[in-house]
Amino acid sequence: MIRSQLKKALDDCFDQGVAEGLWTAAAAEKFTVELPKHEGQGDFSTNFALVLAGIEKKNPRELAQAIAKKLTNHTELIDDVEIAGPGFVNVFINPEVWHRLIPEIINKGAAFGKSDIGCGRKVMVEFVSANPTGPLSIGHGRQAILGDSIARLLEATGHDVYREYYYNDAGRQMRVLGESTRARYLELLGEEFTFPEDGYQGEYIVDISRSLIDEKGDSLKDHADVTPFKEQAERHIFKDISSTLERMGIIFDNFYNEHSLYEKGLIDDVVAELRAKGYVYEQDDAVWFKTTAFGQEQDRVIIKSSGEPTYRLPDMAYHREKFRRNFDWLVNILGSDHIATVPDVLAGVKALGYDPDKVTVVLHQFVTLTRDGKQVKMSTRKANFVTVDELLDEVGVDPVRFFFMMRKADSQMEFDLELATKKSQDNPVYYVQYGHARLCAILRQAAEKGFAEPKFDLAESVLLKEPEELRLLKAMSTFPSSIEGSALELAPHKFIFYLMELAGQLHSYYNKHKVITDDIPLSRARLCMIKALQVVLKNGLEMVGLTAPTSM
RNA sequence: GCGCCAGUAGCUCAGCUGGAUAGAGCAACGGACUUCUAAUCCGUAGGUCGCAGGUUCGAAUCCUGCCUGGCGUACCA
Repeated sequence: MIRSQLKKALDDCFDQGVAEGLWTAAAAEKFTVELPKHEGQGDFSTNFALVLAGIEKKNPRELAQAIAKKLTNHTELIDDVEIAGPGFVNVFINPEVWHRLIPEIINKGAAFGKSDIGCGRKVMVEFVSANPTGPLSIGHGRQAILGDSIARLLEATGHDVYREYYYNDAGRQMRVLGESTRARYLELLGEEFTFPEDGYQGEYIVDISRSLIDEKGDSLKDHADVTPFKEQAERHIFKDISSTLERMGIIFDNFYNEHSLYEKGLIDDVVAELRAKGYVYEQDDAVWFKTTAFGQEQDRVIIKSSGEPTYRLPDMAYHREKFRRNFDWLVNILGSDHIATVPDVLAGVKALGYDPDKVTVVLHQFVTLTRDGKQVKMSTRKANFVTVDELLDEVGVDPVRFFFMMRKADSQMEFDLELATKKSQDNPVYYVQYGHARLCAILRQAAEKGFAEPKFDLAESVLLKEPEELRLLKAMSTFPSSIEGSALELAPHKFIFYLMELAGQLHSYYNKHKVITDDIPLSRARLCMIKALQVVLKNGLEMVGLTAPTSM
């Protein structure tokens, strides 16, 4: 927010320069205000002169002189301006500007950091969407946390967020699941059985079969239809998945069953509509969708010669329903193995008359699991995977959330089981949480020593002049824009890095300066800042679904 | 073959809509608890930013080519 004040001041100076004929308006909106990387380069820096020099063919240092002179007039905001390097203009902010942040943060409390830039836009975040064939694996865990934290960041920035889980309980996979369950059922009863060749081998199937025996005895042993086995498995697995999600603090607004699209005739509708628009044709007994009309290399089958639709068709119908349900923005979180579906669905959306630009796909790469330094191959079928539940048991909810959030979605990540389990103390989540706990300890201590509730006093706050203090205040000032940036880019890891940076500055400060001392006015001023910082850390942690412990 | 993602310190990763001297954590080494919580801090060491060209005042970042890994490239989902 201070940055945008500065940008405004800079724009004013730019306009003045245009009016005075120092330069033309050609460079408007091309220059930026940045945070310098190194100490001593000001609180902010602008490339104004460098950008202008390129366009106006003038000497950058001279342009920098001119703009610097104008900027120094803004004394309420700016303390000092200097020119450096090839023509950077470094701006030193009036410390009072930082000090005034403190009451603002304290007064806003839990609302500090929230914004309404989303303008109440209705956004659906679709994620997890795992079919109920087994417990959630680590890969699903990544997606669950990624989707949920994106949803939370969007909520914090004024979006009207709806979390949806899309699943398919029909199809081949589920049939195999039912057959696997039946095989185990017969095995448990001591009957003859044949396990499906590509069946699900996890131990959970045995548990499900056992529950079926508890409920129905051996009455199903001659049952030809696989349905009761499939339904029992689905019920159990969904119960499992739901409780895993709940443990992680993830609550969906809706579970959308693919099958309902068939029941409502929406699949046929889509085919009819595409056919009417001339995007569909028959060949080799199959029905094809002309994806080449939307820039793709080849057309795609939407109904197989067997009469069964391919995954593309219900996906298109589902997305049409999303649009019909009046969402303004559709965010889909997908694993990279689903990348091929994206262009097809977007082509379908376009063909059906909706705007594909309203769909944003966040692809995340795989999680590779290592144990004893060796990679573990994961497969639901083979059941040699680690489930999210197991992970939660070992390391706890906060570290699991944090760990998945701190990696950007589109790079493969390595999940070192040894590190996550044995050395959970080293998990950076504690670094941030410990910071919050420390702040709470200071505030408790202050109360015990008779300090009143921190109350801001501008006259006292000028005592906050240590570089570490100004740096902390500066970091706090970027909290709202960090959330906004992270939310709009759908990149939770950026916000996590902000939190770690902020916590790091706090820990340094803590070790160097004592808050509560015999100097009462200074202590009061510092306590105000500590209170503000505690608000920021608490808001930050809770905004992405982490707890903010008051002691550790 | 084609498409997408990635290749940055010993390891795990940030930085990538061009900016000044490329960062953090872990591991290594050396320090700091009579002190508001040492789950912390301070310091040292560690780099041809995969390779080669190009674009320009300026490239880890943009463009081209190549190399390596992952995922796709189904009438599987």
